[in-house]
Amino acid sequence: MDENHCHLGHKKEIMAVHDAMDVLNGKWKISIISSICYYNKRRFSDILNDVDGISNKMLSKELKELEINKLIKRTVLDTQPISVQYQLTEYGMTLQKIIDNLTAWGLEHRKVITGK
Amino acid sequence: MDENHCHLGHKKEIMAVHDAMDVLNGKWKISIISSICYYNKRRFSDILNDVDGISNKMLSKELKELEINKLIKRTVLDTQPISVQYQLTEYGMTLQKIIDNLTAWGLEHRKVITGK
DNA sequence: CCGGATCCCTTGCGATACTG
DNA sequence: CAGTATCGCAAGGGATCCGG
Repeated sequence: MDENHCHLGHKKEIMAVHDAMDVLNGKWKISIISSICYYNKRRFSDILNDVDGISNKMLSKELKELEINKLIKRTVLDTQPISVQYQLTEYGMTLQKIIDNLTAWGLEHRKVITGK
Repeated sequence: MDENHCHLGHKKEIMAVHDAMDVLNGKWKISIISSICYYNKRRFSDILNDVDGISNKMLSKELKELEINKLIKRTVLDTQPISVQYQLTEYGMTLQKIIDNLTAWGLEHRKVITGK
């Protein structure tokens, strides 16, 4: 793209990044998505275990927000007692590349902050 | 990798994602990085303009945190009056792929929420 | 121009306890 | 098991003013 045509600079891109982060805000949201993403299907208590330090209140709240944003799908299983299964929607799966990159970066970053 | 060897499941990866987000937390941090990233070099007032809605207080605060984490470098220019230039460190540049993915996703997401 | 300091309201979110 | 309800502190963050 020709820079001379860029009247607004990169404002559009910067706003796009902000839009993305709006959906992924909250202390735990990305970790939750990762958990569901890595396991494909995941139950409430499983995620509670996957994500270190999260409380059931926060998990419930952020799951609900993710569902509203159509990133995950909630299914009540007819077991005894009931269990609830979460999985990514097709739309949610478009986040996979971001998750992968964040994982890779996070692994490297841990080396940097501990290894030095 | 063989799943049978995965005693801890994907906990390591999920923690890595969380680590990454720890550095990038805050309402504005990723937008700030994007601004600096897209322009290569960027001054305080420029970023203030790029990132819609941010206050100078928040910008100052989050820039400082990013500098502490070695993601950006601060340079005072000897102009009159002084100006301050920010740029990504080499380490900060390793975030570029993530920024690009977030931008792409955000642009698509905006279509989804407005276009439907 | 680049911030720091102050004031003050709002939100996040942890702890705990309780329900179907 | 999968949540909800309530409390309460701490942090987030906007507005405004000030100083180098």
